[in-house]
Amino acid sequence: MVVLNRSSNPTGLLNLRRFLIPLPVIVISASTIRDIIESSELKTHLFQSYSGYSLSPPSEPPGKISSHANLADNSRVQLLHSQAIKAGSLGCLQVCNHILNLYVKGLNLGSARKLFDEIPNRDVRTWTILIAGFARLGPAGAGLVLFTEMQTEGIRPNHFSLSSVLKCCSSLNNLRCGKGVHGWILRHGVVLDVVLDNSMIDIYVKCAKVDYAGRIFESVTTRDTVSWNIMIDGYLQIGNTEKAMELFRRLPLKYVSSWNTIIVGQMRNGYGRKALELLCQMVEIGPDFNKVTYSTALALAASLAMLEVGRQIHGKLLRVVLDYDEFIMSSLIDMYCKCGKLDKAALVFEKMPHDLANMQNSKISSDRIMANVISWSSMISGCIQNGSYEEAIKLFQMMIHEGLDVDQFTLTSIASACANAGILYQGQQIHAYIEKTGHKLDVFLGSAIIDMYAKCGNLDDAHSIFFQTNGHNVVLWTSMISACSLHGQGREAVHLFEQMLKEGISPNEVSFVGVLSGCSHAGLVEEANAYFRSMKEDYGIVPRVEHFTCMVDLLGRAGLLDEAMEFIYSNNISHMTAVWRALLSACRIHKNVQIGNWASEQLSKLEPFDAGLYVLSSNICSATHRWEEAAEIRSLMEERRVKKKLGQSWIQIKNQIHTFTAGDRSHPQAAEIYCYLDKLIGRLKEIGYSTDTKPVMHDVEEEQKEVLLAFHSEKLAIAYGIMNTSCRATIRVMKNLRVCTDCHTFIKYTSLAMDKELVVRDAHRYHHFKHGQCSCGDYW
DNA sequence: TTAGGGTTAG
Repeated sequence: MVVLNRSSNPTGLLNLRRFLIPLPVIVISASTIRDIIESSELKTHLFQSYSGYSLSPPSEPPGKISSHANLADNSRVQLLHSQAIKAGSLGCLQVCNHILNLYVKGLNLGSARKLFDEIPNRDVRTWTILIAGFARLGPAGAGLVLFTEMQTEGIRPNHFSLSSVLKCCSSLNNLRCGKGVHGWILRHGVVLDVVLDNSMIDIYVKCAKVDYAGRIFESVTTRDTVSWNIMIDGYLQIGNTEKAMELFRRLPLKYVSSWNTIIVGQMRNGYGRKALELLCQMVEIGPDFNKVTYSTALALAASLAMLEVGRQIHGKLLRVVLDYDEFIMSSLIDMYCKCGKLDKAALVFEKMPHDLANMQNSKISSDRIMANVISWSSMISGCIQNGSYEEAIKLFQMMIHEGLDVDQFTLTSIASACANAGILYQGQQIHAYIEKTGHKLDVFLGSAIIDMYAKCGNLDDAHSIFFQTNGHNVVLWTSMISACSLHGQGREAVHLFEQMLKEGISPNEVSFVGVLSGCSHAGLVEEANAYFRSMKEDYGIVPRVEHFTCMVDLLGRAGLLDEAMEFIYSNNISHMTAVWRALLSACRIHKNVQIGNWASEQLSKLEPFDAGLYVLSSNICSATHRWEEAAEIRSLMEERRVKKKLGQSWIQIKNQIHTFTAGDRSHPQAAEIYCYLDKLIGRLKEIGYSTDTKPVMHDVEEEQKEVLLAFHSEKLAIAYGIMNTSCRATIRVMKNLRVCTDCHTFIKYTSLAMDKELVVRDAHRYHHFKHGQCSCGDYW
């Protein structure tokens, strides 16, 4: 028999493990196992779970106690379990309950359930431990089933099982079951305590019966800060700020959690300024900040993009030595990312421990590991917000390499990165990962994947995700509507918009951008006018520059250039550069020099250093052979040091991205590409293709212009694509600028000559080339 | 009881 000396076990679990491993053959009795539990840190976890009942609750809890045990405990618990089996100690219900509780605390509900089923003489504690586990970790429905089974077995629930089952009802928003439990409590004359009262208030708040919850709240004899906070938050959730503030003011100013509740609630409801005012009041008259306050304050600074406030909070954290805390660090990272300071965020991120194996070995709690995951997620979305898509994808790959769990949040961000970078292969990998790991397609993830497929050129896949996603909200519908518009499927976009209205979902401002741009692509002028009116009159949405630009684009595309001018002036939007740019673009296509000049004049007043303006204007000059004017524009550009954005195209072949710029010879296969392109152009000329020299800004010899045009980046990418894929494969090319008219014609002829489908995403939209035609109808 | 990461346009 081995007796553990408490004084020789200062490090608890470590000694326990050392103690247990070398002694597999020694028979340990149930009382020894109890000793082990009593003398180890495991007892602390056990004690914490019942602290609500074994101790009277303090009026203000000292702070959040980690709700989960160490992940590293799981192996120890399993070891303890197998030792208990060998020792024949599982006949002792107390031992079984202890081990069961440890499994639940270690988040191992599978093993807990298995052990539970093997316990023959379960008492109320056995049932309660598992119900509480399901209440906290889910699935909450299983907690409800267990509660019913417990009663069928004739076991009377105690306070803990009642509050746990109420928590299950609350997380399921199941008012009917909640009322049932409430009724049972009343019928059986259970003497209520503050925890049970709070559980009942909570279920009614969660099920939107806030006034009824308020009546219970006012009638109970004892309230703690939890009771007040549940009610304050309840009123905030239904938008009753006055009532929430009234309750808050009835409280003494010393309760930090109540300050946190009211500040968080105001922020969540979009009252950032009020939240900031309260935070300032808290500094002056309230209690000291706790971790939640700091975290909230950072989130507030982030949402208001107040970098200076964020910096000051960071300074304060350094002084109170809280800057090392993972929760706080993840908030700091997010604040810096949202304020556009990716480098500062990266500095904080690098200070965090990121090695999962080390984290587990050093007994970091699962909450802290979660904080670590959040910081990765923040860093990834920060990269995306700042346009560093490839960096975001690299971080994601590192995250998987580190063995960290990737959740819905991170997947959503990374899908968005793939969408914006146009990396179909990586996006498909994400989709496969979601299917493999069984993640649900919620509206966030669904919308991001729809957008990814749409922006990577696969409209059909976007459609199928739309149908697979659970729950259709306005963003999901809008993603699909915008996807159709992006691909020139205007009528389908309008159809979806109408379907959304029939489903009773109100469009938002983005939905209108989607449907208006769809109308533009399909030439639906009347419909667009009606939607534009409806947006203002029926939905009270004030049109923004995006909506105005869609309308000018629509009128311009339809050739109604005078009407477009009239629209700009009658809506008082002549100060918006985007609308003039849309009009200028229309003038180029319809070769209207007069209005084009007017538009470029207005645009140059507003944005004298915009390269796009000079390019568009000079293209109009080139189109009408006014070379001198084109030259003037060129010298003006040089004089004003306006730089044209470098055109870049890229194509993915066998998981590799190949990027090309105009006239680029840096690719290892450059010689073959140019040779192939020469031959291809020769072949296209045989079937009627002639180089369109208008888009070139320079007044040079025709032959030389041809050479310049031949080497545009999209042509190089397409030639490379055809050379390196099978004859049936669709070629997908991305470009950072709009496709020029010559390249557009070139691709149309290529699709005809090669009998190939080519999909090109330019800065504005998608072009699907097939049988010599383009889905944009030659307007882009 | 309160915190912290996510989607659609431009």
